[in-house]
Amino acid sequence: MNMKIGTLASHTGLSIQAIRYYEQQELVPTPGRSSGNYRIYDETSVKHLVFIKHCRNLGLSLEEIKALLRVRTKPDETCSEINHIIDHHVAVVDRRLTELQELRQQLGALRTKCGENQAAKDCGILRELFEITSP
Amino acid sequence: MNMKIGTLASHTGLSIQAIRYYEQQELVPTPGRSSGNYRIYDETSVKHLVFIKHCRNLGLSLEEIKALLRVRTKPDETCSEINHIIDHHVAVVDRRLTELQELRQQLGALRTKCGENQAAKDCGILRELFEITSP
DNA sequence: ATTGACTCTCTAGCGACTATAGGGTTTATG
DNA sequence: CATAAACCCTATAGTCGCTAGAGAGTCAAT
Ligand SMILES: [Zn+2]
Ligand SMILES: [Zn+2]
Ligand SMILES: [Zn+2]
Ligand SMILES: [Zn+2]
Repeated sequence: MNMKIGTLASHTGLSIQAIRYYEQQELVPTPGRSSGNYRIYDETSVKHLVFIKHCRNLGLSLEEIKALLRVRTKPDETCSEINHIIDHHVAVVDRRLTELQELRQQLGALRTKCGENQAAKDCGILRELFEITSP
Repeated sequence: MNMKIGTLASHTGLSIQAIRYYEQQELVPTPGRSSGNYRIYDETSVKHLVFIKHCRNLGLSLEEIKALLRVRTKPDETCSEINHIIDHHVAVVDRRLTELQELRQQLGALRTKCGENQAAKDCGILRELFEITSP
C-alpha cells in the first residue's frame, strides 16, 4: 500500500522532480516521512497526482488546478468557479489556435518564395523577411 | 541619422530591454557609444531589428534568427539552411496546432458535463477529471 | 541649481519544470 | 558483515524571452 516517490512516479507517469515541485507549490499535501526521511505515499496520492496530470494534459496552469482542487474540498458549494475556469481556458486555447493558424499561413507563403538551393543573396525568403515591414 | 536606444525602440516597436537583450545574445552587433556611454544606432540598426521583430512575429526562436542572420552575411553560399529552418519551424507549428485542436475538443467535451451551478460534489466536470485515466 | 527625461549596469522574476552536485539510506550480493 | 548499487534527500542553477526594478550616471531645459 505504501510507496516511495519513485514508485509513485512510475505509477503516475510523472517525474520525481515534478512531484516534489507540486508539493512545494502546494498542489499536493505534505506527505508523511519514513524513519530515513523518505516521502511516503499511498493510493490516494496516486489519484491526486493523476488528477493533476490529466489537468496538465488539458493545458491548465498549476494555479487553475489549485483552484479546482480547492473546490473539490468543498463539495457543498456550487461549482460555478469550475465552469469559469474551463470557459476561460477554452477562450485562451481558441485565441492561441487563431494565432497559430495565421502564423502557419504566413510561414507557408514565405516558404514558397524560395525554390531550392539558390545563393543566399538571391533567396526569396531572406528578401521577404528583410523587406516586409509589419504583419 | 544617429539615435539613442529610446528612439530606436520607438522606431522598431521593440522595448528598450528587448534591444539590450538581443545585443547580449549577439543577435545585433555591439553598437558604438557616445561620450556619456550611451549606445548609438543608425538606420542600419533599425532594419536589422525590424528583421528580428518580423521573425519573432513568425514564432522563430532567437537561435533560429541568429542562424538566418549568419546566412545573410554569407551571400554567396546556398540558402539551404534557410529552407531547413523554415521547414523545421513549419513542422513544429503544425504539430502544436494538432495538439491544440485535440485539446480544444477535449475541453469542449468536458464543458458539456456540467450544466450550470450544481453542488461541487455533483459537478460532472470534476467527476470527469477525477475519473478519466489517460488521454 | 535643480528638475525631469533619458540612459547605464546588475539583479531578480515569470512558468513549469529539468538537471546537477553533494550528500544520506536502503537493499542486494559476496 | 562489508560493500556496491539503487534509491532518496536538499539546495541550487538552468531553460526561454523577455519584463521590472534598484541605484546610479548623463543631458537638456528652466
Ligand atoms: Zn488557462
Ligand atoms: Zn532560398
Ligand atoms: Zn522553430
Ligand atoms: Zn459543475
